[in-house]
Amino acid sequence: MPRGVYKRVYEVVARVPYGKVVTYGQIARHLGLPKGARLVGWAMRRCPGELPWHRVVNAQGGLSAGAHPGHCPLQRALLEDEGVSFGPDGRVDLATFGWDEI
DNA sequence: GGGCTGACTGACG
DNA sequence: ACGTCAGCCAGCC
Repeated sequence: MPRGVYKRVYEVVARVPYGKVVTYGQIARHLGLPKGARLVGWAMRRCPGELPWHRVVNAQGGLSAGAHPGHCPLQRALLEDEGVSFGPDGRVDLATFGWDEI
């Protein structure tokens, strides 16, 4: 079994298909940590760089990565470029773009 | 080596 | 609908 949970987080994020998004809690639950959504956030914060981090959003479909300066507009731009549309409230429709085959 | 922090979430009042 | 609390793991003082 892999060492840290973060290793699996990166692996899952790397598997997210083009034009789809996943939530932190979704990943956490996939790892067997229903309450470990924060761990995913911790792992993403380190942002290796080669991961499609922009495809990771919060449970509401909002952009949590926007908390870090310079990422909010970028993440939205990257997602829209992949065909992911945002609602009037600035949120992604998880029912449509959510990756449920995790 | 011990304690704090963090890109989150769901439950409760 | 809104504020607060607890829970997870690893890295960094």
